[in-house]
Amino acid sequence: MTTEEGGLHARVLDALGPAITAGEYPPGRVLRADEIAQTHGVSRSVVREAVRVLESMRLVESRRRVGVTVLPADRWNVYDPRVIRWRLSGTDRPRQLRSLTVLRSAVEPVAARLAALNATPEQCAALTEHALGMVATSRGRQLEAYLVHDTAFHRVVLAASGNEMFAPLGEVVAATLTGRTRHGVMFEDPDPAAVTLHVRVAEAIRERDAAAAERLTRDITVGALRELDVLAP
Amino acid sequence: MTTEEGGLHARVLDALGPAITAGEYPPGRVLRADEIAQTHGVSRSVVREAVRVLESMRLVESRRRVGVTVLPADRWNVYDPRVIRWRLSGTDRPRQLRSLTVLRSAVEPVAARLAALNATPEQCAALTEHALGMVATSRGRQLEAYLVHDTAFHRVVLAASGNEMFAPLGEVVAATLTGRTRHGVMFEDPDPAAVTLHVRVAEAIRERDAAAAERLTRDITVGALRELDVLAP
DNA sequence: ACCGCATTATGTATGACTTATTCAAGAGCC
DNA sequence: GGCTCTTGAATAAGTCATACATAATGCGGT
Repeated sequence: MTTEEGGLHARVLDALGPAITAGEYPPGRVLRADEIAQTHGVSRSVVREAVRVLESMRLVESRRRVGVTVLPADRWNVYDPRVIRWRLSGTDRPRQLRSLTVLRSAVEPVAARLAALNATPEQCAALTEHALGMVATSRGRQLEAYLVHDTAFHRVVLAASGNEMFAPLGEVVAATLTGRTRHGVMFEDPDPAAVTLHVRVAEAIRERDAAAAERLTRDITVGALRELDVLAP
Repeated sequence: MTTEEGGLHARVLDALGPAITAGEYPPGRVLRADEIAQTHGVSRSVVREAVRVLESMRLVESRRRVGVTVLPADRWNVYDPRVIRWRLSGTDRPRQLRSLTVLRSAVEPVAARLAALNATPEQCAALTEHALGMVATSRGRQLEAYLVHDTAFHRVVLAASGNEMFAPLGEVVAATLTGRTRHGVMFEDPDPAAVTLHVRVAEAIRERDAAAAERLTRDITVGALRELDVLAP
């Protein structure tokens, strides 16, 4: 499903990573390298490389004489794209979706403000294009097509902000929106008010109106937060 | 300086990582594993593990028959704590400091709002303690002592937000503040207005006044932005 | 322009050895 | 007796060297 290729160590990684983030191995649980090697039918060198990557994500800690110890969730590198993906497709899904949406609500308004100051003409054009695409696909159960424009729109905004810490969050937002649509709560067509807001954000950025861009984007994210509060546990 | 121990692969990592993030190897430059092994006097297995970690940070890409290729900066995992550290202590310093401060300005106000809703009594106590500590050390060139309270304050706010994506940013804020003080722009005592704002944030959170906590924190971050001349008006 | 083949550097497997750390047994002490 | 401290053996990760597999690349020939 994710990446079936890339070498044996990646395969071991795609087995251990999801298992750990899903909580199958509780914190403190120790795995032995030889075991992993036998279980997956690979050599120790392959296991070592996989463990090193897990270690760089802070999912595990490898210590001499003791083994590979699973770390508690509050030590994980939660910004690592793979960790995010694994958690989104595991049992942690609702929780992860909520925290990511909160992150969005903090970052996107500021990103929109900066985009209004820095967006290139090409980026402005892309924004209006996708906003119009959202309008066009907002009726008649075209959720998948709508999703494409929605994710593209937010990705462009974050990229146009010109901030290197914002741009990578485009992936996060895309994952969030995709998760919402697919596993989602979106049974029917998207809220027309949200669609309109996107169009107005595109306008505000094109017209260099930073304050409006920020305020309108904040309205969008508030809507996203409200959606999740409905299905609160 | 960073971590002098942890195995040979970590030593290779601490040699290659800073070099790459500092731009010593331009994007597209290829390194061969054997070369690295010879240069550092280690075996190929050690090099492979180091390369795997660099690969997980997306600093490099390892491909068959071609070697280890350095990736352009826009592919890096800029949220990886080590990447942040390396960039902060390298030539990318000013740029990194700016983008992190912008990130702060987006995240911290929202975190403060959530902290006002979720902070435990212990966390509230810690906040007032550190706010008072900032007051006490704000005069007489006690910059280092002031820094301790300042970083602790912001760390507690982010942790108290209860959002798993916010808490790890405590490290980022700490690094930012430390960088500002040490290599910094802070020649004299901190701005009294900023100190007062921290005290009032602590009060707002203790009194569960989410709106005030957010607004006051926004004032703090605006000040930080102004220091760096990132501000628009 | 196309195809095939030799080259080449990473990928994988394995065995031998090193080293740090744990745990337990035993010595010494109060 | 119960206690800490020391010693040493067991153990699993860490390191190295070697042999081989594999897949891109680029050359040369058709």
